Amino acid sequence: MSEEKPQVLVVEDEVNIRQFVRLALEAEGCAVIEAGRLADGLRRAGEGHVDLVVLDLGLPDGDGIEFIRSYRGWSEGAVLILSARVEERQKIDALDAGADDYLTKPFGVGELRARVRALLRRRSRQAGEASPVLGFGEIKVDLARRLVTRGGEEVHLTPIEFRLLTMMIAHPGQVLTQRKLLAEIWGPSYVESSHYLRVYVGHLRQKLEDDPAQPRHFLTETGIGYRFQPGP
Amino acid sequence: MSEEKPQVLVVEDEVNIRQFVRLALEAEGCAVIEAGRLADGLRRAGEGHVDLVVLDLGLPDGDGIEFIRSYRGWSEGAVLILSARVEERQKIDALDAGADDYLTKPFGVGELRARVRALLRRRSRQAGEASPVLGFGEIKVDLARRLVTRGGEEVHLTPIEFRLLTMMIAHPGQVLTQRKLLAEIWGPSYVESSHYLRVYVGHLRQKLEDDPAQPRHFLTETGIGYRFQPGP
DNA sequence: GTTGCGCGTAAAAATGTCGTAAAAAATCGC
DNA sequence: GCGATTTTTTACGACATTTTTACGCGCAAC
Repeated sequence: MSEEKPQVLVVEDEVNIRQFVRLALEAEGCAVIEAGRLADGLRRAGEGHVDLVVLDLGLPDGDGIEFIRSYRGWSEGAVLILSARVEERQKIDALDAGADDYLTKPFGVGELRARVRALLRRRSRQAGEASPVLGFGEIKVDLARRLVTRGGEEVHLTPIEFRLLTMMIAHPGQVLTQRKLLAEIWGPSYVESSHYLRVYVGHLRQKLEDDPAQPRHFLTETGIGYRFQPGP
Repeated sequence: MSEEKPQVLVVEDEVNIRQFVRLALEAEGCAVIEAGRLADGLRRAGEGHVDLVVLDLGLPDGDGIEFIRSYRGWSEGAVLILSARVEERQKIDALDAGADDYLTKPFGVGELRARVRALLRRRSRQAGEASPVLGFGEIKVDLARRLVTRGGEEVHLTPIEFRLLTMMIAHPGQVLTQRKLLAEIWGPSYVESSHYLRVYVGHLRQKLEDDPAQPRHFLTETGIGYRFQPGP
């Protein structure tokens, strides 16, 4: 079973710290992907399989807690928080949102490596767990493997398409407002850009609906948002 | 809170594995029915209500895929596949036939339990309590899902119609003045535009009243406003 | 009776929203 | 840097909703 390098994503704006973390991780035998901003990080995380995310809470372009929540919507991968904030409240919020561990700056390379080892070990032990398969009609979605099939054929989705799909099937039957979808997928500053949704919902219908012009699963609530309908 | 035990049917020929699965399921609080062969399994499934079927694909007396297809012909219950076969093809075929999840042997008790939990949780969510539903007459209003049904049929409401409806059912029996309704829905500068209300209350009556000309729920208080009457 | 007012209904007009295709720009992997 | 993929932007016709307009009814006051 091919002992591949664990994929680790580092989301951190300060180049020095990023470098520091990268070196520590590579010493642990990890493959490292870097991102300087939250939006970047979410995109990178969505592109391929990631075993661990090392996340700085104090990023300039948004709240790290939001990142965790969004990430947890479609991934079970481990999350390790870095932060200068020592307040208990902050720590609790992050862990509640789904973070697995929390490290306060400044920290030593030894501690960082030990915690990363622990998280990866825990992950590999429960590897294979929690690969929930969602389905509707002839469509099957394997969240952890990022795999979507339709009638046996694999359907290729781009990262944004996949995130939109997972958001919608996570709330079956409910109407998701445009603002909510936009905030979750593109970030809080995009809540007005509803044309993105029209384009991407269009893509999903094109790829997943029997008759894209007469959608049965991805329904429009004009003026409000979209609703995902699992069955007929 | 009549929380009955979920009924789970285990179709598996090897006694050891069957025992292993039974223990895991009972630890999850399930009632377990066992079957050693496919024919048996189908019969058992047909005898009573079953929430989840745990099915071994490699049974001696027939193809598990056929079981799924047959089962799907008359039941929406969840299906979790156990199998020694690791091939992607096999997995896709099973999922396409209507299975909900797939677990490859050997597997740990933790993983099995987690997947069972996930499947049962999903079912119960789909079965759909958990969202407050208001009702009057043959009309049901699901605020969370933003869904209105009348005698089982879905009724489509436009955004303004929906807001007006929610405003009124939020204050059952009370008279809501025109100015108040207008201010809440259209904004404070529209408090004089009472003709809007006539139009939209008309729409609601049209869509939700048995006899729109003789309203029993959306009553007019001439000169004052409107009153919502839940019961008769 | 007829006049005026508030109400209900229908339908036309105006406005806003949505869906789609396709071009332009950004990004990634090499 | 180059080609392929993905995201963003743009434009426009189709459609849905909201707003406006018009007209008929009932009722109370005069």
